[in-house]
Amino acid sequence: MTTRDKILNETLTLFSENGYDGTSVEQIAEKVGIKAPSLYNHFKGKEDILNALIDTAEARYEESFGSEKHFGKLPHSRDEFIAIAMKKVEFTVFDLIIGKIRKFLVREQFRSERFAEITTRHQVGGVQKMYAKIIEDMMNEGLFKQDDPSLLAMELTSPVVAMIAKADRQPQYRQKVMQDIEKHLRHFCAVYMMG
Amino acid sequence: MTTRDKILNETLTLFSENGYDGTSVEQIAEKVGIKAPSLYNHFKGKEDILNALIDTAEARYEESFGSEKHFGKLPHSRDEFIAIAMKKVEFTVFDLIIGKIRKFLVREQFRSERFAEITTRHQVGGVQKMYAKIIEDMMNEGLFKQDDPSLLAMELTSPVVAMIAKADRQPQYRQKVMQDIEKHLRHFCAVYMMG
DNA sequence: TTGACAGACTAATAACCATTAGCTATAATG
DNA sequence: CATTATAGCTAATGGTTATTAGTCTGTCAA
Repeated sequence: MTTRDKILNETLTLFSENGYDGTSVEQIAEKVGIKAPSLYNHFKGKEDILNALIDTAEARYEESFGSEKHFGKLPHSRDEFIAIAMKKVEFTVFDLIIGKIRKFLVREQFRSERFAEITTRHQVGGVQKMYAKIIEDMMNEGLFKQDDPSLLAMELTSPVVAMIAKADRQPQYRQKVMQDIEKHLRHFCAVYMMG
Repeated sequence: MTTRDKILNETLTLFSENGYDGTSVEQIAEKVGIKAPSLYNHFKGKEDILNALIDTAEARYEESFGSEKHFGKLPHSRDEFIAIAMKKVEFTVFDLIIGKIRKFLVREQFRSERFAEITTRHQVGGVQKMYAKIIEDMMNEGLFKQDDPSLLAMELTSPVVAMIAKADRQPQYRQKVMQDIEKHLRHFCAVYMMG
């Protein structure tokens, strides 16, 4: 791993824990194992690190949720749908880097319009669009009752997002949160799927 | 208004816009119209202001959402339920102080366990409990289909919370968000209410 | 009238912070 | 081999920050 990547990694950790204003370049340097001025061999300044970080965060998100293709093949039963969705949730909740990106974004969402926009895309837009597509396809296959796919996607994802945020804030509830999410998913399917 | 209250007001504004670490005591003093050292006649330090602020935020929240009584009398029709719920949402979205408290909490939710706990209570616990009680009562009156009241409360409130967060981040979508919330509310009633 | 107190002020301090300048050693390149 | 770039370092700088000490003024009670 290059020094540059090490800087980005450690900075993500620090920003997610203490925020941009709560982190000093000296702290970053110390975690990386260099002195603060050496950071300037790799970045123009603190804000430059922030921008590079958000770029990589976007790339990482795109990679995981950017397209409806990432759901794999279309589920063909209720249990399959639930299983795949739960797997997605588990990945999102337990992946360390994604968790840090989430906390980092939540903290800095008001910093600029760009941050606000990206946060909205991460928290609502992106995943919702993905599920809207899947639900629509499953409607066409007669697995879901006819309804507004993007509205249903919102009904599906919003409680999940809220619960994940709770788990981020209070990790002691992680287990409970995962159970509640599964309960919600089953209820959602019971209400909106056929038969 | 006492100087102490003026300090709390201006600090809430600044913290909601720039966060705790992004706000200096000098900025606070300037907004209040005094010099920074004079703040120490009213508070022990910056952190003391923060704690006093969270106390008043809790009081304000308790006052608005703390008890199921605050819904007024039980709604007796679908339209009445939607109307009252929408009014609550409008109040929450457009009240300036509540909006600032919300942004302030979102920013500082990771600062301590107390902040995390309060944020969870504000965003999920409190309102959900309130609606769970109402939905349960309305089930007993035959207005809602039989189901798990607190699960339904989550299905009801989560999308609303998500949309409000979006409106906080991107005020240009406020109007659209209000429309989407109403759409969600109508859909919710269509699915879970009788007839 | 006197004295005490609340609440403002100025001045000062010690710490911290982001950044720049300039030096050095090592590794890559011609 | 010469040189050029990379990437580390120390030292220093100018700015900001939270906080303390000590002073002054007005108000109100004794």
